[in-house]
Amino acid sequence: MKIATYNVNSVNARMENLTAWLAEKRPDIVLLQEIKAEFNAFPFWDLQMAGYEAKILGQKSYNGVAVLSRGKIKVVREGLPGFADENARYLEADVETGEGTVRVASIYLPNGNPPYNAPDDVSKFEYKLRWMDAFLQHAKELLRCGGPIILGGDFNVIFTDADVYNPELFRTNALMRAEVRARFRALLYQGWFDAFRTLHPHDVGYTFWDYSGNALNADYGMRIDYLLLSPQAADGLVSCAVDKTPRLGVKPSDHTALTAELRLKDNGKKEG
DNA sequence: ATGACGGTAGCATACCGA
Repeated sequence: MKIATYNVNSVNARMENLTAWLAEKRPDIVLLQEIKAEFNAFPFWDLQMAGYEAKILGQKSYNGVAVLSRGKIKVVREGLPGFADENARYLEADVETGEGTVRVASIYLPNGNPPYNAPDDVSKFEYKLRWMDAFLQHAKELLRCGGPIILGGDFNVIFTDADVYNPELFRTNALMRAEVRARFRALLYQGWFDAFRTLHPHDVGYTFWDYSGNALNADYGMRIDYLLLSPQAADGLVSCAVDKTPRLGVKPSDHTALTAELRLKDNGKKEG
């Protein structure tokens, strides 16, 4: 089965881009971020016509996450447990695939940088760290359940200097700060596998290029979108690649899709 | 890259993003 994560930067502004990509690549499961739409404004019908059921945690103007699937979706959790969040950033669900049920979460982690007009305001950075702490706590609980789990989304983390075109420009940026990297590292130490990095230790793997200037042409990008796999999901990992076609397509998002292919083993059945 | 660029709300311009 094929799963992808894609920060669409407004689902309604991206429908032509998104449906063209879905028709071409036909992923089984898609995790969307920054849908920027509440329930009544979400294009459920058009996605149904494209072959996908959708469950969303919507929000007007900002944030908002969704799970799309060709099979049935059962929402497990809206928002992180024990964390009062005014923003729609976390949606967890069980999804039926031809290879059994898989637990997924669509994640839009806070950016954490101060607003341009208040460069000394640390409240957004503190919110990011608190969000990550709550996420780490929940991720640990998820691993205790066992089974194939995929945490995917826009993590707003540049984990290593190799994950950005010029690390010196972002040394103090909230995407790269030591506190953020330490928390992401702690997540991996829990036992999650960074699908792209596991299979491609030395490849670039950017998933975001700024809209402005020649960022895309010059390949001034960053790797901030991830698919994290539980051990049982990682056991079935076949491939993982950045799919640049949405970023090169009509009216693109500033992010592109990250796709992984997994062969999930159904524990109840014999292999063969 | 103390910019430019796109999206949303809502109708001019402010806020947000990475």
